[in-house]
Amino acid sequence: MPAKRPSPTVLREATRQARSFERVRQAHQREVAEDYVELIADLIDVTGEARAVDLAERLGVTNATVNAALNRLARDGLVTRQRYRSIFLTTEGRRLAEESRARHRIVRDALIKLGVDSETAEIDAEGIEHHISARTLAALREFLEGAGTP
Amino acid sequence: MPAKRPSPTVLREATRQARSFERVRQAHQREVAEDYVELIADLIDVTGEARAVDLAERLGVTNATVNAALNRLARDGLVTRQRYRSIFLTTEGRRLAEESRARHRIVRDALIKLGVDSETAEIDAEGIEHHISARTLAALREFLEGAGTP
DNA sequence: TATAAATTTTAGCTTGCACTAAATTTTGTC
DNA sequence: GACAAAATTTAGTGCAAGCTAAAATTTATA
Ligand SMILES: [Mn+2]
Ligand SMILES: [Mn+2]
Ligand SMILES: [Mn+2]
Ligand SMILES: [Mn+2]
Repeated sequence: MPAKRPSPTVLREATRQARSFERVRQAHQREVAEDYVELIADLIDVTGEARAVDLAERLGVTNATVNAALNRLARDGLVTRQRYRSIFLTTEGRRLAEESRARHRIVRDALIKLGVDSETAEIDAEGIEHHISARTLAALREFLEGAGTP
Repeated sequence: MPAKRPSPTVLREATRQARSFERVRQAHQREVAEDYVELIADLIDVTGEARAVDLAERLGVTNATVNAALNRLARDGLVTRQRYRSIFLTTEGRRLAEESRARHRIVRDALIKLGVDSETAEIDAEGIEHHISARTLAALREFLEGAGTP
């Protein structure tokens, strides 16, 4: 097969594409942290405390998996823990939780406004939310501010 | 702290939420495969063949990473390979590539129609595309069919 | 207050996906 | 055709995130 030398245009397109994939990989690195702190904040608001067993149930994973994840979150300064006690968010953790929660709602509501049933919107939003840039978030906000469905 | 017994309503909400997270984890398992077959199909269309070195450049990872990923894709029946030769898609791989490509375009175009600049739309679509259910895809399609921006 | 149940933690295992460095093979050029 | 360059593959490493099974600790109950 002929190994044609790529034109400058194709080269630039390749690095542009590479940047997109790098962004996606970075989003994946933040993803677990965002879901955990959002869940922890919700549990604290609703039940008064966040226990590992409740996180495990809502995430659909085992206690051991949650424990390991919480160790990483503590290492990264998002939660504080005392052995055998429930979990607390640091200031930075609470900040990330608020931000994630707001974005989650906007994505879900935008999907609903686009005609997706709320059950499906909730499911899809759980994955989509981590890949929404500031610009896209702003666009969704504006879309939601526009006239509702008649 | 009081360990209040959760009400049935909270219990059902917990399993509903767990299902969302399970869906996201499943999407992540398909994600690499979808990106690779889509890229391979594009390279075959544009340059006539798909070489590992081109995949690596466009993905922003090393040759070794691409090689390992291709081994998994071959194991899963999405590509065929001969040692030191370029990569081919199986029928199933081509099917997945077409599907991924179509979904990618719809997500990107929907973002653009929502007012996102095309550069940002392309970046965000690369992550969002893997978390779009059939129902949401249908909603985006309808949204795109509606009247364009005046 | 003993004992049982629930919860948290630890230990050990697996897979995916990223890396570097080096070996192997193919491709291009003189 | 020899040699250099490019591409592919292998080997070895590390971390994230899932699992099961068992140990440690706390909480609830008889
Ligand atoms: Mn999420
Ligand atoms: Mn969320
Ligand atoms: Mn993608
Ligand atoms: Mn894509």
